[in-house]
Amino acid sequence: MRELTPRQREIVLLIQEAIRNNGIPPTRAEIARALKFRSVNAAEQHLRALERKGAIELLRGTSRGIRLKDAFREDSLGTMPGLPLVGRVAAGEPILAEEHIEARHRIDLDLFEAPPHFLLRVHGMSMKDAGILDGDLVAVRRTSEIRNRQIIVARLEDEVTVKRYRQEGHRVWLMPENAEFAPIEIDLREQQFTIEGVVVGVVRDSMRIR
Amino acid sequence: MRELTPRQREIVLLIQEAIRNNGIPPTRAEIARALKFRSVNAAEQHLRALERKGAIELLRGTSRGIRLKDAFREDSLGTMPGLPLVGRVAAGEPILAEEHIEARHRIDLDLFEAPPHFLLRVHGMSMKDAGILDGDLVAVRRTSEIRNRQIIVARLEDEVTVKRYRQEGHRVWLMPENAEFAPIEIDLREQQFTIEGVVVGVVRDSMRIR
DNA sequence: TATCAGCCTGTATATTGATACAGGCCTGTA
DNA sequence: TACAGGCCTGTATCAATATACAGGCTGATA
Repeated sequence: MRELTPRQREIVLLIQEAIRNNGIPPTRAEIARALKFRSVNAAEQHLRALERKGAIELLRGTSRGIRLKDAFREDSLGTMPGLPLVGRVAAGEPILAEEHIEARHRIDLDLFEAPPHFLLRVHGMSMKDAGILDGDLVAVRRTSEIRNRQIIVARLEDEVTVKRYRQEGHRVWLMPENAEFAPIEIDLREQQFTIEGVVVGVVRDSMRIR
Repeated sequence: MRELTPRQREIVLLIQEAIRNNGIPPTRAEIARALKFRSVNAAEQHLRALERKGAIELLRGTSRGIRLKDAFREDSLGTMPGLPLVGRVAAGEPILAEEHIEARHRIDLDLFEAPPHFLLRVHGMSMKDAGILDGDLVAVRRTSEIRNRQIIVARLEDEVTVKRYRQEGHRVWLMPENAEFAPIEIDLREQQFTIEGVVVGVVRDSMRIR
């Protein structure tokens, strides 16, 4: 997309502001009034230019038919479905299958250094010393780049578990962070297990806990 | 607000859908078409009823001038500024003073049982055993209803601290959740301290930690 | 020099769209 | 029984809007 001119940026800002304040995009006349154009056509021309540059989309024959393209939309969060909260996962099925999605929660992704792809509710206290408690939601990023000592979401048989990862050769340990629990040892040559992703964040509803 | 009828809920859903899909609220004619009304007036009547019940606001003389009230707005997150993240707080100043707001983060409030009013970054490990680590953000609800054993945000002099609350008569203890830290004892007759709110949630960026 | 994008004014027009008025039917309630 | 609210049809009208057409000026670029 070509760069927007300063004037064109003003128009975009105006559209964003109108949506924020009134919930509806402006008309050509409103744009002209705001920018002190004496002709509504000046607004029309700007909109056409912005459409050519891919910043907006114009719905023909429609009043206020101005759509900001994603890159310019302030409220992308608002219109986005949000991160899926994955509930109990059945054996053999992909973790993100629609049937497992209990809810969707919208969270600013820039809260996390690495953007998560889904939320998973943690059961049990095995990661207590890592500050992950029973009932917490972990924000998970699907990635294959796993390093030792990272907290990951793994799947063993039909069990989904959150543990610290440690690998040496063909041996993998899923380490709890709680002295009352024992590490799980896996021999990659014998057992098969899947890494569903890396834990990039935690969200806790403190009032839920007792 | 009086309950909406099923038909009225359909209208609200339609409006939400239009905003989600097209970025603009529907016209009366579009509502009529979608719901198979043969008269645009049916749509007008429904909108008036919804306005009376406080579900929407109609901008008179304005095309597509339909505003969903907050409770019905799907994208309230999108147009809302988000929870303020409070940074270091200076002595004597209110915790939510604009100067202290480092950023704003949008988070679905229904993630928490009690809706928070702001986020605060925690420094130190004194609440480690409660699953609150150094660098975590706590979601705080401003309220005066404090009960014993709740985790609160308190202010002593110019120090903001997160601790578990315990009160017996005129004596208050701010209890850490880490054996390496000692409780802080306060005599309400001598010292003055402020409770800024109750911790209702925790948000952690796991990748930040080491 | 010609050409084009950007940035405007000014005028005109066909739709789009909000909104009023007149009824009709049904149900629950004073 | 009367009345109100909910839920529609049908017709009409005027203001709000999108959009085309005709220019004009400036600066950058071929």
